[in-house]
Amino acid sequence: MKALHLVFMGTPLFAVPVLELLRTSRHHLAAVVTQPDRPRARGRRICFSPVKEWAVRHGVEVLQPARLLDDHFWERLRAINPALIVTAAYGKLLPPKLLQYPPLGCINLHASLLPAYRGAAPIHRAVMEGAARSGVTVMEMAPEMDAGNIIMQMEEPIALDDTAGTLHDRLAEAGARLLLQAVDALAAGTATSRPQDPAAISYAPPLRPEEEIIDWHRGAVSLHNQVRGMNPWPGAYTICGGKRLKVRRTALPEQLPEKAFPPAPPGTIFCTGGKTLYAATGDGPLALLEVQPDGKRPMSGGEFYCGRRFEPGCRLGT
RNA sequence: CGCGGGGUGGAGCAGUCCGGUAGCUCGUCGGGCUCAUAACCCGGAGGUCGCAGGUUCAAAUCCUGCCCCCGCAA
Repeated sequence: MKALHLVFMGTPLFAVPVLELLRTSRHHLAAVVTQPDRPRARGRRICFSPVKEWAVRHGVEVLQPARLLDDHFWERLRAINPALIVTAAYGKLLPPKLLQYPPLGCINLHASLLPAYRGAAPIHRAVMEGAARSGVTVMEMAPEMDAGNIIMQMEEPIALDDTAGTLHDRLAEAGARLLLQAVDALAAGTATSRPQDPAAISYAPPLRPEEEIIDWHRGAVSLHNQVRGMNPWPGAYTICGGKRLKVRRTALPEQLPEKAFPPAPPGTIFCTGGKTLYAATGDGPLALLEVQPDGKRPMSGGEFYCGRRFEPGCRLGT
């Protein structure tokens, strides 16, 4: 197997394990392409993307074209002359000119079992919908988003207490390994691919801000999925005392004594023994394990309850 | 200079506007009650009120500077 001269394109943390594996592989990582630095975070400071942070730390050349048809970018790309372009969550569609440029093409790592969950938020959507499994896919890139032929896939089960964050971390690691296998196969000339099944296509569009709001009329399972699907980012929230209250972690209570939880309107809160906070939903109580009031650090439901003088029957979401 | 909230016994909060006895819920320790409990009753310990300076007879509270934490937005 020969060593490939390659360029990597990516932006968020999800892409970093891939870089780490490529760096220690037989292949040569000539440069990384990532989104331009932008003002971010509190204070509007200019921040590097996680991929750029990694590249700077390891002395790898960084390209940050504002447009992928940019002349300076292409000048650099021709000089590097990569055999293959590898992408993972770059954040933009690649123009056909770029897709066709490398001799071995462009391949992409996607955090779902394509053709399911095409799009920007496959991890969040899978957890939010209560999926029992997801996975990672390496595919040939096509002009349409996440539509290319599948080279390799690996399934990953989703546990009932998984969050978008825990699943993200596992998929990033599994994806990195799978991607390296695919790169090796391409280098050896043994890679094969198959088209996606059009009948099985589903989409995972970016999360909309209104999806963060908790509607207590929904069922406990559905709300639990919403909360963990949005943990740690962007976070699901309700309104308490006119302010935002993030609900960071919940649990589906099992075998609750009847007497402690009489039927109550959705959003009504209970606290047992000053320890465990529950909220009534459309179909039963949901334990609020961790919450975060506006301007405060995350705390347990019990701690939150201690500091407030709640009237009996007080309801969230109003 | 993007907007905003906050730092008070171990935890979460009130008190700050209007300066004058350190308050509440929980935990903890000791005792009691109950068939029992995520229940209840009684009692105790535990606080340089983020740091430094200033004003004052007197500062958690007013003034100045600094440190730290967090939400929105990106």
